[in-house]
Amino acid sequence: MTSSKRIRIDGEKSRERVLESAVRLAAIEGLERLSLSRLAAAAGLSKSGLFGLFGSKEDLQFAIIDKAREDFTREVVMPALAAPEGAPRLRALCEGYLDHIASREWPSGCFFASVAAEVGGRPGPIRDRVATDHKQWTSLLRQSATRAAELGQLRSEESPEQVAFELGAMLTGADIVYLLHGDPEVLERVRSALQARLG
Amino acid sequence: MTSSKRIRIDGEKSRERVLESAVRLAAIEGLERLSLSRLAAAAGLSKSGLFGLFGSKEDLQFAIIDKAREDFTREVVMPALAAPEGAPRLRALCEGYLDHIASREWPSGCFFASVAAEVGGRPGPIRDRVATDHKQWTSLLRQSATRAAELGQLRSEESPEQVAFELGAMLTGADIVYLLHGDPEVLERVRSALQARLG
DNA sequence: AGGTAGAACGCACGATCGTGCGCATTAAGT
DNA sequence: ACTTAATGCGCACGATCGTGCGTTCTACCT
Repeated sequence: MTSSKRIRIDGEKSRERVLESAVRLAAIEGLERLSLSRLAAAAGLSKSGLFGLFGSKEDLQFAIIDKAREDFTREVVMPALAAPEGAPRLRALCEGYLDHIASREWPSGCFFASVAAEVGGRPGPIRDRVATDHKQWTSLLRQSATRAAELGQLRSEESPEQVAFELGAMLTGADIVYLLHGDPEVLERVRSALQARLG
Repeated sequence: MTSSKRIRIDGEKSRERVLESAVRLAAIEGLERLSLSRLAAAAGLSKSGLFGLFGSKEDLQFAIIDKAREDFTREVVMPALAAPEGAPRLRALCEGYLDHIASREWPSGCFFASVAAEVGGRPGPIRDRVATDHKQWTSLLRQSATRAAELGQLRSEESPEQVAFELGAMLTGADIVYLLHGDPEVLERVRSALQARLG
């Protein structure tokens, strides 16, 4: 029932190549400001070819979000899941996010922070998708914090939910501030906050 | 030397009326996505009339930022400056920001958080202006936290700079999360964070 | 009171936007 | 091998973008 569309490997290759440029471009320009012409030029194919590859701009935007989620999972979440659960994992998640922000491979910060600010005020399917993905990220932080509390690894007197919220909000805020000023002090500030809570 | 342009009060009235719609619209659509036609329609004048009133779109954007700064100063900063310096003022700044976020008058969150995320990745005069305004806000938080520390009002063991950073980043992060999910729990979480630091 | 210039308009321009159509090519299913 | 449909292209469409021009009106200055 999953839409009986025949898929060709060359098309899949092209889609992948487009999405690699698209996630980076969308983090800078925004999901809606990103135009098919510019993206097509960046990916090295024609505008109509790109359009036909995704069907509509909204479908392209969904694909971009999915790809960004893949990247984020690979670069931040998966490495952290290799760490022991509890405090080490929570720390690894935050450190991974900070590295992700500061990485020269991603010169425009966290895709989801940018896009969340962009579409947060405009209800619709795109915002819902972004909200769902963001919820899973905060849920991951909360689970790790809760486990850390169970293991007695939380230095803070606050509840694990509170710790998870503070760290998550701080990471998002730090991403935007770092994007705006490029001051690496904000990364160190978040690390200090981590240290104070996890030792 | 301040550009000897004769100013007429009816024009000033119109500019004010335009900017009132513009700040709200720009917080939703973004500074660049906001189009002259839509803004003109919202403010009740013609597109060319609006254009001539500001000279160019970039000048309009600067005017919007200035107006947003005025609003923020009036609604958040000024009331907090009425509070005694130190911890009460720092608390008032944060509470004022939270009220500002949740206010139904501003259904799309903090203007500067949205715009910072929008233009943070794109160097230029607009980003510089936003960065300058944001620096003053964080500076205000830091000064209040430092004064609170001098008065022995800081419950936290962290440095006042660290407290100011954490609160500022948390406020920005909370704005985006609240915008994305509309969950008032995030406001309470920030208030808990405040309580833990200021008692 | 008269002259100057800003305010506000309608209109039109070039550019760019997302989208649709038709056609050639070619990878994949029978 | 033959058929089918996805790929990828060029082109053109209607819409919308920011901007400029010309004009009328009127608030302001001397």
